Amino acid sequence: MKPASRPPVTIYEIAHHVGVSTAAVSSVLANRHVERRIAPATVERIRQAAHALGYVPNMAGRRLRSQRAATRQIDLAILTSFEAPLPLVGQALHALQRAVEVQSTADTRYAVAIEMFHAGRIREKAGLLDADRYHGVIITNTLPEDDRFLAEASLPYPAVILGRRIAGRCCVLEAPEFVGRRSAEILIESGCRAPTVIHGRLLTHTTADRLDAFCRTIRERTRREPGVIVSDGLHPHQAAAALEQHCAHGHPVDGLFAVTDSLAIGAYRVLRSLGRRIPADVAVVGVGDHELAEFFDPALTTVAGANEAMVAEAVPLLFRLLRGEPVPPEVLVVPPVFLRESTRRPRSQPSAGKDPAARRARTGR
Amino acid sequence: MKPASRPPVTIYEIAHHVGVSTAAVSSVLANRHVERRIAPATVERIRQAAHALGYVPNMAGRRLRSQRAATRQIDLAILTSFEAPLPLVGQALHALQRAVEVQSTADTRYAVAIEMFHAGRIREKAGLLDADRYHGVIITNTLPEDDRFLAEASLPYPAVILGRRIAGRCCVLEAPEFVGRRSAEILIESGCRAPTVIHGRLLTHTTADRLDAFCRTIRERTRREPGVIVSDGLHPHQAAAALEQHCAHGHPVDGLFAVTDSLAIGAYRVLRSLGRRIPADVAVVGVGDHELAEFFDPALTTVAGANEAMVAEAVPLLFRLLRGEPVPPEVLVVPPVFLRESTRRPRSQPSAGKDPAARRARTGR
DNA sequence: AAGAAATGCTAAATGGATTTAGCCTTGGCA
DNA sequence: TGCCAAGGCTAAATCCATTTAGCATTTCTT
Repeated sequence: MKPASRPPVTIYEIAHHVGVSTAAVSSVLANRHVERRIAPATVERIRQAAHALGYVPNMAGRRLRSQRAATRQIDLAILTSFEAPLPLVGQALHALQRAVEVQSTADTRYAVAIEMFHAGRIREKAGLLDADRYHGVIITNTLPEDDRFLAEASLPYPAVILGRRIAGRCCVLEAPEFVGRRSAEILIESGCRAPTVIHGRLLTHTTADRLDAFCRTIRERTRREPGVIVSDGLHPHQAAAALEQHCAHGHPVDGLFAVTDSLAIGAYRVLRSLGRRIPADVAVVGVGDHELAEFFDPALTTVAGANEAMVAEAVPLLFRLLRGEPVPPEVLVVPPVFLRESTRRPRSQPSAGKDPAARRARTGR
Repeated sequence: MKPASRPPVTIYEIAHHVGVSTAAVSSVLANRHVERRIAPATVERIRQAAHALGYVPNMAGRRLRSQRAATRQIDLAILTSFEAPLPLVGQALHALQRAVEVQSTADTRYAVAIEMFHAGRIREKAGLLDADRYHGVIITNTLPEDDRFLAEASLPYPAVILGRRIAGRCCVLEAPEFVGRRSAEILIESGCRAPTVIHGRLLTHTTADRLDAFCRTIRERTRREPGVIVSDGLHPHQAAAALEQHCAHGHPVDGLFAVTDSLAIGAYRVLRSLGRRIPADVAVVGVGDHELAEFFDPALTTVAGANEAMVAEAVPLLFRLLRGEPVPPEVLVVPPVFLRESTRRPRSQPSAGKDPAARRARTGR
């Protein structure tokens, strides 16, 4: 952030500079000079002064005065991290926009903003505690540090928290343990003997829960330790690099649970290049936060897709908060499970990863 | 839109209702009642009145008064259509957020909003011509109807138009004809004899240009008419349905240009299920507006990926407009071309689409 | 030449909320 | 009893821009 500069330029300054009244300045800046009968020469002088002084209109002032919907603008925001997968943000945005469209009236308009913070550093986000910014927000993709801050801070506006339980706030989250447990079960049922999980270095509450539940379930059911791959980030490239290294170290993998779909995508690529077939050699389970999951080759089995369901819950909750209606402190979403090809391991057809013909055909080379 | 209702509730009404001054009400609503020594009983009465009357704070009023960055908030927006692919919006959002983060100072804060209109009906978007909304906007994903409206309308704020040339406005667009021509050339060079294009029913200026240039190039170079597939929408499902029908009608396809990546994804699925190999049987070219293009199987050759480059141009232009600096009326972006596996047709290996073994292995069944 | 009309501008009210200075009680203490 | 301090609140200024009513001039009309 740059340092503060001198106070803002107002129409009073322009008026003083040119030697006219603020009324004249306002008329010109609003392009009303014709109907208000301002002399062309004056118009020009005002315009030049505005430009020379670096005038920036104050929207708060304008809105306050302009007797219309503007005065009743409801400002909403989605607060998310730079590091979060964009599809997640996109889903939330779309859902909120659609709701806002319905809620709008002739004298109430809505504005939906997106605020982004750096994962884990939401406390450094300027203006977060200002009461003059938003009527309500949806907060998502927070890391534990962020959650801690939110638990202490008293936000001066209603908020719906996505993916995390925070005392005293309205929260929408995945049914705990569900995703991790079901993913583990699916891999076990597919006959995997070396189930592995891949996750990003940064864990949100939700992804941490998925990871924990997965590992616990694997341990309980198989009496073995699950493999764990940590990727630097959520980008497919990073996932690919992490998985490649894991395999290069000789760790066995015949079932993979990706806590985020983008990780699964990266994994697909590596598995393909290693000549390992999905699901014959490696079964893969993703989490369905990506709308294209079913279009992967083979179609990705997903447990979750909870983001869309969570957003669908969160948006009405936000409007209820805005109206001052009571809301439940917590809404649990049980994500749908889509069994697709990436885990449909045919029992009749044993693993054949070493078949060179099949490999060639598959990799398209 | 619902009809207008009664005038908004202000703190004056609350004050009158409770029988105190607005100062007291303001103090309570801002949670300053302790330091301002308001009696607990009064606090409670004010709170109840605010709730009972359905008070909604007026952010314009708050911002105007609160002597800080709030007064110097710069409101920016990305104006896009509901129907546009979300990744495109996401890229623009990210780029703008990053720029805003740098531009922010201690006494100037930015708010980035997203406004969505229905494709082709931007003129129905309420509040678009209000001067009290935004300091500047980026407009993208417009259809020709929208462009016509924008050409006539005089927007009361600076705007950068993406993907369309509109007189008198600052525009960033793909170098005309480039994408369509290069895509055609790539398919021709891959040896395609029945090159086909697939596009959505709704055509933006950009997608229409791609379509036209592709068809023209095919005609000029091959003396044949290109195949044209019209999909109802941009979703992979819709693309898949359209392509399936096209093939079912017996139209030959051995090269496909998708004017949008999501269309290519849908095509991949159909081709796979038809047992047609990429690129051996069908070469596919997409346009790289999807960050996952290179992770498709096989990796998708893309001409363009121009959105990211366009956004990278547009954001600085917007800030220059805000500062009142001169800007070029038009910036042309020549998109990068990524030749990947989906068009690397091996010359030595002829088409083998009828080979049942290859088909089985490929579809994973 | 006198009134009408057009021209070019200003003064002042207004929108909603915040905040500072300060007023009036009441209670405590010497 | 008299004075001070604390408690509880209000009046009024202020943030910036818009807009209405209206005041001087000047220019036409007839």
